[in-house]
Order: sequence, then structure tokens, then C-alpha cells
Amino acid sequence: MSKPREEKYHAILDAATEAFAEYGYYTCQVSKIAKLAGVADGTIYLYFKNKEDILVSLFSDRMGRFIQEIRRSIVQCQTTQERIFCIIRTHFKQMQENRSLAVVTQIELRQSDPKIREAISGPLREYFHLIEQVLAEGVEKQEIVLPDVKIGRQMFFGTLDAVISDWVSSKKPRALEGTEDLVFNLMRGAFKISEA
Amino acid sequence: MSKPREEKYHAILDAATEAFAEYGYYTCQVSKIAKLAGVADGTIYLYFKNKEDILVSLFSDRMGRFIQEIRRSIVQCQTTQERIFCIIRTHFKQMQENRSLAVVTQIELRQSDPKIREAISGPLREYFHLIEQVLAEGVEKQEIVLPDVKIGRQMFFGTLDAVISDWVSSKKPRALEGTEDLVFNLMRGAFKISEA
Amino acid sequence: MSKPREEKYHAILDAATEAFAEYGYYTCQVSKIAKLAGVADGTIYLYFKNKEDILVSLFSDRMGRFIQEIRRSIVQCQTTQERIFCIIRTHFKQMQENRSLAVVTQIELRQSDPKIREAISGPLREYFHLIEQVLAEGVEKQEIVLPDVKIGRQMFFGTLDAVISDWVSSKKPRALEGTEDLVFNLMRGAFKISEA
Amino acid sequence: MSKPREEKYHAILDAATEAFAEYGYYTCQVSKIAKLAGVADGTIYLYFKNKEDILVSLFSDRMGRFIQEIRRSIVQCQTTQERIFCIIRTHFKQMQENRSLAVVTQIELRQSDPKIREAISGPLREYFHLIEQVLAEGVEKQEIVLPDVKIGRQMFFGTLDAVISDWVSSKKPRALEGTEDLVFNLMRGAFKISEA
DNA sequence: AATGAATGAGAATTCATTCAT
DNA sequence: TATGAATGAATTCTCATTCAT
Repeated sequence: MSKPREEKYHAILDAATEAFAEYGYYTCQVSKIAKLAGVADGTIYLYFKNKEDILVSLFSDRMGRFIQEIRRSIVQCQTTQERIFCIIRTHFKQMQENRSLAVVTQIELRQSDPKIREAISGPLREYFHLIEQVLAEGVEKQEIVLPDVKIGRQMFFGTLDAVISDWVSSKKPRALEGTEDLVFNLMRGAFKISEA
Repeated sequence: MSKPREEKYHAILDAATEAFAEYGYYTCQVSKIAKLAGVADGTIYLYFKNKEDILVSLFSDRMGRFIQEIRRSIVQCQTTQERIFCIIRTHFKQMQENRSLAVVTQIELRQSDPKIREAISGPLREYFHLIEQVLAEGVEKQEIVLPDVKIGRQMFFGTLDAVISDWVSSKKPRALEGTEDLVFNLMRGAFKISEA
Repeated sequence: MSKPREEKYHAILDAATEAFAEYGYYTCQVSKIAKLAGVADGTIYLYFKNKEDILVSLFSDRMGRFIQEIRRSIVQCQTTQERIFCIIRTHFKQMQENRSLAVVTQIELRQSDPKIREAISGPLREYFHLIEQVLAEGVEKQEIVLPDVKIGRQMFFGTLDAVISDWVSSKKPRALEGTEDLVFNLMRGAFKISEA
Repeated sequence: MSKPREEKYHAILDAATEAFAEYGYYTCQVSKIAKLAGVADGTIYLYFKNKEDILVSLFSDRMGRFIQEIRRSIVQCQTTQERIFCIIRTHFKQMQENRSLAVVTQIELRQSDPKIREAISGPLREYFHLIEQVLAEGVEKQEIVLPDVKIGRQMFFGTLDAVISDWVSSKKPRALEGTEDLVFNLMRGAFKISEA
């Protein structure tokens, strides 16, 4: 992809993130995204197959970066305990830095339209897999106690997700500060990580 | 409300639950609900103000029963530990008994349309409040250790929600069996409940 | 028609007059008429074939009485001059006594729906004919000067109609008082009636 | 407004005039106007807010031109007598040249829907005002005798309106020919204009 | 590539009319 | 006769998508 083309592509994706976050996928007209991106309605269709494609691309692009960032952050960690904390912190940090992404994630994670669900499930599953890897490794190294890795991941992700959900709903922008430690403490208990 | 009227009201609500679960709120036409309920399109509007009102009524009706059932189940419990287990079990049981409700809950919990969000937030907040009450009482009675009740609720609900979400996505109908104990064990760790 | 049946028939017609006057024919739902008449929606259809039939019956019934009253009033008149004044006064009096009828007349006189026009034209033509008779007789008896009776009727009726139209639009209920003489004076000039 | 845009705007207005004249406002579907204008249904809404807006725009546009034409025609007149005749002739001429407009005017002048009435009243009042000005000036210059200008206008306009109404109802297209003089003669009598 | 006017399929909702009670 | 719940045809308007410029 050429440089200016790529720029416009991302401009549209940025605009869509904002617009979907504000109005929701179905309530948001394509023309709104176009206006926000500073392009004509028709231009959208030079970059995306249709409205659904915008959502899917958006999700996979943003979620891809998101996961990459998480990955990058945990490679430096020595222990499972550190990795868990690292994921919590990086997850929160990224959501906080991009509130619109957080909103879109919250919203679109649960679309029932089967086509959209399918398209979205890829990146999400990747994240789940990453978390499960960390947990499985911890179990193997006896750094955590966890009878069932999947349930562990569900608790871990579910907790982060619920925290973000509340944060997104409330209008207080600072609410995530200091939450990391609280969450981590709960996880430590759940995973039987000794205080040490 | 007279008997037959009430019956039709619930028939429509049931149909809407199925239809929304299958197609999603926006993708599901009112006529689909009507057909499923065995009534004419226009009849819907004798019972509900508009499509949104169906969703809101549905959620508040179903969520109302849901919470009531949870309440009923925990009054018999002696300890916080029992209450926590009870909520897990009743939550799962009800979702399992009414998969469509589970789907709709998953979907609509995250609607971004502000009007819908607002309407839906009531019953949900009530459930959150209920959970927080149980946790707060446990802290007070020193039956659990929990530095922050809100985070505790987020973890608790988030975990249940994530489990349901996975269950709903997968098509295995038995997947929830035996999950209660696994979840409870994690919670016990997180809340520092001694093994007894 | 039996007594109670006739009563209900007129109750519906009265209600329709009010309702059409307030909302207009198309904007007024049949159910509004029913409620105003104190009967069930379905009952309307025991007395009238359909909504249009209500309008037509209403117009022909009311206009029939209207014309009859005009007729009754002019039989006592000796001269054309008196008859003309009599029509003006009786026309205004009746409109004033039944403002809703005035409104409905104003509105429905000009419906473009061909079916309705046709149905309404009967009674109206009868009134036109009556006026033209009076004028023709006046010409014959040389009590008035009028080269063309039809134009004379158009002017005469058009004037009354325009006055009523203004009166109906304005909210002042007394605006018709004293108008009779002014109108009559204009007519006297137009018809070259000597001051005598 | 650009050239082609303006053209389409007027094409729709022309089509609406025809369609409303034939079917009446309520009985005429927007799709009928679209078909007549040779555009897609949706296109209508690029030029007008909604159906009502078409009617209102139509009326104000057409009535605006109508009044302007009347104004233009009377500036050349020397006396009130001439002005009165001029209005009669120009009024008739324009209606005759645009029968659909005449029909629509007849119809919509009497809409009872309050919103429509309000929107329509503007241009109509302007015409009334113009007539009253001519009459008042005539009184002042002692060219006519008229105790009440408003009643005079009501008679004048009411007469023209009734003539047009009859002409529109009848299907004879030539019926307005020669009517001007007859009407003018009546007015001359009513306003006590000497034969000179 | 970019535009944005035009398209027309689609959907929610209304309401005159029917009919079982 | 009277009811009023139920019907479903009909209609306005929206908006994703296309295509001539």
C-alpha cells in the first residue's frame, strides 16, 4: 500500500472508532464516519468493502496492535506473577490511552450478528490464547495454582473486562488509576501466588 | 392486566427473546418477532410502544426475575461463602435454563445506543448492588478479605459473565456443568476464604 | 330507524363534527370519533359504511339542516332585498351557533379526493341553487340588477365564505357580530339595490 | 444553489403540484411525486425535509410568484378602478395558465392540519394585505366607497375564489373567459365606482 | 483516486376495518 | 347490538451503496 493511501486508510479507521464509540455500530451512519475522516462518502468504499468491513478491519487492526503491545510488555517479565501484573497494567494503559477503542471493544465484543461475531472472534481468541499460555506456563512452573486454565483465563479476562466496562460507563476519566494493584491482589489470591 | 392480555404480552416477550438472540436487536425486524409470537405485526404495538420498548421491557422483566431468583436462593445461606457459591450456581442455572436470555443479556448489556443503555442499566445495577451487598457483609463479618468491594464485584460478575459468554458462543449445551466448583474455587482464593 | 339507534347515529355525527374540525378529516382517527361519541370503535361501523361515509353523511345531514333553516327564514321575506339580508343573517347565525360545523365546512368543501368531492357536491349545489333562485327572481322582478346570476351567486357565496373563513381562523368568537350589515351594504351596491 | 440542483428542485415541485392537484395531499404518496418527477423516492428527501415540506415549499414558491405577478401588473395602473380590474384579470389569467396550481390552492387553502395551516398562512396573508392596501388607498383617494376595508377584501377575494372554485370543479377549460368583466361590474357596484 | 448526488430496498409504525365474544 | 382486540395493508422515510463526473 502506498503512503498516502495508507494514511487515508487509517484516517477512516480512526474516524470509525470515534463514530462507533459515540453512536454504536448500527446507529452510526457511514456518512458520519466519512465526515469525521474528512473524505467523501464514496471514498470509504475505495478502502473498505462495506460498513461491516470497516468494523471488522477496525477491530482486527486495533486488537492486533493491542495484543502486540501486551506481548511486547511481557517478554521482559521473569515470572508468571510479573506477567500477570504486566498484562493487567498494559491492558488498562492501552484502554485508557484510547477510550474510543475501549468503548468499541465493549460494544462490539458482543454483537449477535453472526457474521460480525465470526469476523471479530479471531483477534479476541488470540488474546485469550495468549492469556491461557501465560497461565499454563505458570501452572507448569508451579508459580501459580490453577486447576483449569480456561476458567482461569475467563476469570482473568472477565475481571479486566468488567473493570473497563464500568470505567467506560462512568464519566470519570481517572477511575482506572490505582486499580491495577487491587485487581492484581485479587488475582494473586485466586491463583494462590504466595505473598513473598 | 387481564389473563389473555398478559399471556399475549409474555408470548411477544418470549418471541422477542428468541428473535433478538438469534438475529440481534438491530438485525431483527419487528415482523419476525410477530411471526414468532403468532400475532400480526400491528398487535405488537398494542403491547409495546415501539421496538425499543420491547427490548427494554424484555430486559427489565427477565432481569427482574433473574435477580429475584438469586435473592430467593441466597436467603437460605448462612455464610458469605455459601452465598457466593449460591449466586454462582443460580446464575449459571438460570442462564442454562434460558439460553436465549443468556444471549440477549450478553448482547444487549453492551448496547451503545444511549437510550437503550440507560433503560437497561437499572436492573443491571440492581444485580451489581446485590453482589456488592453480599461481599460487603462478608467483609464486615470477616468471612472474606477484600480491600475494595467494587473491584470484588467486578471480578465476581466479570468472571461469571465471561464464562457465560464462552458458553453462549460455543454450541456445547453441557459446557456449564461442573463449572460452578471451578469458579467457586477461584473466588475462594481471591477472597481468601479458608478451606474449612 | 328506532329511537335509540337514531340517537347514537347523531351522537357519532356530532362527535365526528368536533373531531374533524379539530384534527381535519385525514388526521383524525376513527377511534377518536368513537371515544368522543362514547362508543366502541366497532360500533361506528354499525352506523356507517366507512370513514368516508361519516364525512359524507355529516356533510349532507348538517348542510341539509342548514339549507332548510335558510329556506325557512326566507319564506317570510317580501322582497329580494329582504331575502338577501335574511340569507346573510341566517348563514352567519348558524355558523356562529355551530363553530365546528363552520370549520368542517371550510375544510371539507375543498377536498380534492374525487370521491369525497362528488359526495359533498350535492348539498352544496342545492345551496347554490337556492341562492341563484333568489337572485333570478330578484332580477325578474327588477328588484336587483344582475347581468349574470351565476356570477352573482359566486360573489354572494364567496363573500360569505371568505368572512366565515377569516372568522374561523381568528380565535375571536364575537367577530361575526355586526358583520351582517357591512356585508349587506356591499351586496346592495353590487346588486344595485336602491337605498330606499 | 447550482443549476442542475435548482432544476431538479423545481421538477419535484412541478410534479408535486400535478400530483397533489390530482390526488389531494393526503391521498398522494410521495412515491407518486417521485415517479412523476422522474427521480427516485429517496431523492425527494435530498431536496425536502418531508412530505409536508413539499407542500409548504410549493405553496410559498407558487404563491410568491403569483403575488409578485399581481404586484407587477398593478404598478402601471393609475386609478383604484384600474387596479381592481387588474387584480381580477391577473388572478384569473394566472390560475388559467396553471390549473394545477389553482386546484392545489383551492385544496390546501383549507387544510385543517394546524402545522400546514400555519405554514401556508404567510403567503396568503400577504395577498390579503396587498388587496387591502389597494382598497384602503382607493378609500383615501375617494375613488371607492367602502366602510370597512377588511370586509371589502373578504368580498373581493371571496368572489375571485368562488369563481375559481367553480371553474376548477367544472371541466370546461374556457369557462373563465369573459368572466373578468362580469366580476368587475359587480365590484364596481359594491365599491360605488361611478360609471364614468 | 475522489466525489457526493442519486438510488431504491427495506423497516417501523399507523390505523381503518373486521370479527369473535 | 355492542365491543375492542386483532389484523395487515399501506406509507413515509432512512441510509448503505453505486456511479457519472
